[in-house]
Amino acid sequence: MIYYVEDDDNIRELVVYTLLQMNMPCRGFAEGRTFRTAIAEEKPDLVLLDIMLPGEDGMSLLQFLRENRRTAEIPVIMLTAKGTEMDKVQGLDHGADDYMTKPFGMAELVARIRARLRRTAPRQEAGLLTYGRLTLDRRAHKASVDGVEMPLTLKEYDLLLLLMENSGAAFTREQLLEQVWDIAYDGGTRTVDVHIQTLRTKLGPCSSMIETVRGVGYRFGGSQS
Amino acid sequence: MIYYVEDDDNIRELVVYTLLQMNMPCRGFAEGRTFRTAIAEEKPDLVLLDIMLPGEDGMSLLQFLRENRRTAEIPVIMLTAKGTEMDKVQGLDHGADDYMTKPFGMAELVARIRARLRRTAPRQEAGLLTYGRLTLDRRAHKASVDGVEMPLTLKEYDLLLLLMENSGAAFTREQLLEQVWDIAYDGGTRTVDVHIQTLRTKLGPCSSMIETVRGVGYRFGGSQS
DNA sequence: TATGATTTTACACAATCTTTACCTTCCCGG
DNA sequence: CCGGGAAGGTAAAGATTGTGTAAAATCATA
Repeated sequence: MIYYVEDDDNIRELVVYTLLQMNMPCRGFAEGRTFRTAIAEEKPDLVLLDIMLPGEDGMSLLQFLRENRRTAEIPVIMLTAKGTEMDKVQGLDHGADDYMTKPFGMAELVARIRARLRRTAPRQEAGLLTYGRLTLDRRAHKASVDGVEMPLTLKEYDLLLLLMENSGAAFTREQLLEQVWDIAYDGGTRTVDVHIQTLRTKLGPCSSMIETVRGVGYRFGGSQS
Repeated sequence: MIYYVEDDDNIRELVVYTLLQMNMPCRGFAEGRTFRTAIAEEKPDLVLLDIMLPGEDGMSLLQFLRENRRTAEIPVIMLTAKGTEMDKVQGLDHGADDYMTKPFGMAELVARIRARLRRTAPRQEAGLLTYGRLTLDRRAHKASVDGVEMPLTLKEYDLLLLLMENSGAAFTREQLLEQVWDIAYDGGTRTVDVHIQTLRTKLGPCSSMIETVRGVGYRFGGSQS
C-alpha cells in the first residue's frame, strides 16, 4: 500500500489513478492530519510526500515518520514543486529516499517507486511457490504440505519445481526427461513414471495435484480441479 | 568505499575529489574492465555508473552486478548525460537505485549517496548473529556455543558467517566456493565438504544446524523458516 | 623451517536413481 | 457387455552417485 499526500486535487487524483492502473494499491490524502490518522491504522509500504501543504508541511511529516520506530524504515519519496538544489539536499538529508520535482513524468515516478520497493519488499516471500496446501521454497530448496516439511530427493524436487512453475501445462515424458534430467530423448524408459509416483506418495493429501494426461504425460493442476 | 565508473577524466576527477573531501572513500575507473577487476577484489558500498563508456557500457555493468549474488545488493546510482524519461525508466528498471542526469550538482549527488548508504549501512554493524545456542560475533570475529568460545580458522569462520547470514538458504558448492573462496567454479573438488566437516565437529551440539541438501550443497537451519 | 591451515586423495557406505517385471486401469471395437 | 491391447501404476532389485571421513600432501606464515 502506498500513501500519497498532496493538496492539489487534480495532481493527486491523476497520480492515484495511474498507480492503481499499474496495480499498485494506493491512497491519497489532501493534508497531514488525515494522513497521520491513516498511518496509525495501517503502515504503508511507501509514502509519497508533497512539501507545500496547507497546515502541517511535508518536511514535518517526514520528520514525524522518521522519529517513530514503527514508521522509521518506510521509504519516502518527496514529490514537490520546490526544485532548487538546496531543497533537494534538505529533503534527502532529512531522511527522504528520493526527491522528484514537478512536473514529473508518470513513467519515471512508477520506476522510482519500483526501485524503492525492490529494496524492501522482496525479502519476504522471494522464491515461495504456493498452490493450496502445497508450498515449495526455492531459496531453502524445500517443499512442505500444510507447513510440514516434506523431504524430497533432488530429482523429485526438480520435477515438482518444473511442474509447479508451469502450473496447468502438460509435459510429455520426453520434455520432462530433457528438462529435469538434461538428457536427450530416450524412448521407452519408465524413469519419469517412477518419480511421479514417489512424488505423489510423498505429497499425501496433495497427490492429486499431479494429474496424468493419458497418452501425453503429466500436468500440475494448481489453478482449478 | 564508493566506486565510480566514468570515462571523462575531468568529471571523474572532480567527483572523486569532492567525495574524498566529504570523507567518502572513493575510487574512479575509466572503463569497465578495470572496474570488474576491482570488484572481484573488494566489494564497494555503493557504485556510481556512467552509461556511455568506451567498450562495455554502464547498463551492461549494472546487469553484471545484479547477476552475481555477491554484488547484487550493492546500491547503484546511474550518473549520465542520457536524460530522457525513457532512459531513466530503463536504468531504474534494470536495477539501478537512482538516476541523475548531467550536469548535476555536487551537493545533490552527495545527498543522494548519503540517502542510499543510510539504507544499507546499519545492516553491517549488527555485530551479533545468534541462532539457538550458537552465536557469531562479527566484530570480534569469533563464534561461541553456549557462551563458550569456539576457535575457528579463517575459512571456517567465513563459511559459517555466510551460511548464518543467509539462514535457511541452500547454497551449492559452487556458490560457496565463489563467495567464500573467491574463485571461479572448479568442478570436482571436495574442499567445501571437508570444511563443512570440520565446522560440524567444532560445533558439537549444534552440528546439526548445518544441513546437507543432497545433490545441491548445504544450508544453515537456524529457525524452521 | 616449523606450525597450523587448507586442500587433495582415497575409500566406504548410504541415499538415490534406474531398470525390470508384473499388475491395474482405461479405451475401443466387436 | 466383453475381451484385448496399450498406457500407466507399483514394488523391488540392482546400479549409480554423493557425501562423510580420515589421512596424506600442500600451502602460508611467523
